[in-house]
Amino acid sequence: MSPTPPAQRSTPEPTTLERTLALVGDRWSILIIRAALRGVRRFDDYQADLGIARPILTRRLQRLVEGGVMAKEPYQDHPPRFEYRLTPAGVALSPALVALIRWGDQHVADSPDTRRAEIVLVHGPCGTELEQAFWCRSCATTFPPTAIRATSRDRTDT
Amino acid sequence: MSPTPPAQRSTPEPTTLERTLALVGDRWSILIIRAALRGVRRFDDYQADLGIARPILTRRLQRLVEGGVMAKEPYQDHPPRFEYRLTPAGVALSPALVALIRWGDQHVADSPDTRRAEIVLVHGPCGTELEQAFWCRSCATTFPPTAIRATSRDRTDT
DNA sequence: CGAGTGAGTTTCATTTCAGAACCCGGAGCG
DNA sequence: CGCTCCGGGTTCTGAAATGAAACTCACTCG
Repeated sequence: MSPTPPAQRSTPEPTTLERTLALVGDRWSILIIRAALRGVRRFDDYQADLGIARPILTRRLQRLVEGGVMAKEPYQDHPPRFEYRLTPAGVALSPALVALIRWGDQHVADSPDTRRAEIVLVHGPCGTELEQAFWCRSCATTFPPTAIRATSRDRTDT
Repeated sequence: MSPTPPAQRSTPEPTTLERTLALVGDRWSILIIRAALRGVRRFDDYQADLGIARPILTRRLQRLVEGGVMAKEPYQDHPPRFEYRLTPAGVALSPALVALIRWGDQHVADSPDTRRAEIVLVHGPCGTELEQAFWCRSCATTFPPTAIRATSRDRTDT
């Protein structure tokens, strides 16, 4: 049915999705970013907040810094101390965070108790829990996932 | 600044995000789902398309099936053969997929060449590349990530 | 009957992960 | 001035996940 085009995958040509996942596609990075969105800044706070092992936290933070998602900035000099904050690119990941959180709320939260201490993201001005929508610029309308169609950008539609 | 509430994390009380990541938060599951959205159905097709090792593909598919993201359905009996398709819950992950793809396009695609064969998701009816927006039901408006505020659902704002 | 195919499973080396313990530069203190 | 504490890591070791390749199995085709 679907032609399943030649698809020269399995070649060492990582798509942006693959690169994105190589950066944040592990079980901790997303949680670190969520913690950062919540206001966590310092190494030990991440460690205590997430329950992550220190060596992994070190590596994850390094990778996120290298990937431009977080920035390591000194907040005092005498004993040199640093804090890890999200860059604008890191903040720009929030749609993905939100999508995952909302999906989880709707599909893996088998008991409402699980959601007890969940952090929710709300529309700042009014405090309403936000929803996410697909927006079509041409049609100036929102639409559900069922109206999505996948296509290849293979420069056939420049 | 932010009070950084007591945050009884590090207790064995996984949030929905953690559970979601335990299900799809590895480097392959998301790619499998993308392939499925593209129309891939069968084991060997996933394997060839993704270049994933077979044992891992087996486990990933099993986990996704257990997690309700995909369904394993026979498509012929005589030699019993199965296909793996997304469930509605799996399709509901597309907002997260889209968010990650779009973030990658904007933040990790250091060369436009990388985006060459990228799959894009478009609005079915008109074919325009979709955008994603946060939607506030109360205000009936879309808004950017900067207008997001994080808050705890800790039943203080029921 | 022998080759081929789809869908795995098994085996084994490599990589990554998690955890505990250790290190280091100041700060507080007696 | 020596001792201990704290934030912020690094170094080790053992457990788990990953990847590649080969093997299995059931069935179909020629």
